[in-house]
Amino acid sequence: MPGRARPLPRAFYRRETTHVARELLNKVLRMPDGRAGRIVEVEAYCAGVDPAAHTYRGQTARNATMFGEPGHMYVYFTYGMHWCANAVAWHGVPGAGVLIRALEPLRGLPAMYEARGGVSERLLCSGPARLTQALGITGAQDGADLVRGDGPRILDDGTPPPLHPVSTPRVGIRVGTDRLWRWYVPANPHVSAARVQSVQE
DNA sequence: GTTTCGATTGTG
DNA sequence: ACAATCGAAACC
Repeated sequence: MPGRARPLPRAFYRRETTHVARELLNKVLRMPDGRAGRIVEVEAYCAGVDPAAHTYRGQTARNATMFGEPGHMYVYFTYGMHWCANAVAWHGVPGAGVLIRALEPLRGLPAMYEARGGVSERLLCSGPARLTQALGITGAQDGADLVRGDGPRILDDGTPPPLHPVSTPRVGIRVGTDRLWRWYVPANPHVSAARVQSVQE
């Protein structure tokens, strides 16, 4: 990691979700035990107008963190087995955040391999549920303060976001596919391979 | 109360 | 192409 990693200010997350998403590229997600990875792929889930967002139909027990303070982590459970992590980020209308979809592993790789069970480095953190498994993130960290907490933090190590991030539709959703709210670092090998979804009539 | 389905992944 | 696997959301 070039430079010394420093926390992002709370105000960083109090901006438009799509803007925060792009700015989160190349930031560092670091766990208390030292496991860390560079964020290379994100998706924005916006408030009010976004039918793909968990918060689209209002606040529930599951998504309550998204309606809380920006800069905290929203962790949800899906497909009966997977955890996914978001950075809460919104301005004005609450209930929005940024899904972290892939990391480039930086530190603590042995612990990541142990948690993931013998996969290649390219597959270690290249997917929203792969990276939570590699870092040990579960629902226990839902609501964690990414700015000031003792748990997971998002840090700036001086690496700027890419000047021209690649923009695509989001992965794994059936509504809101017209919005190009997925971004990734161009040519980074740790970006997840978005599968082609078969559409049945 | 009951049913459906998911911001996914690994395997065949 | 399909199963795994379970809680939240949706529906009645």
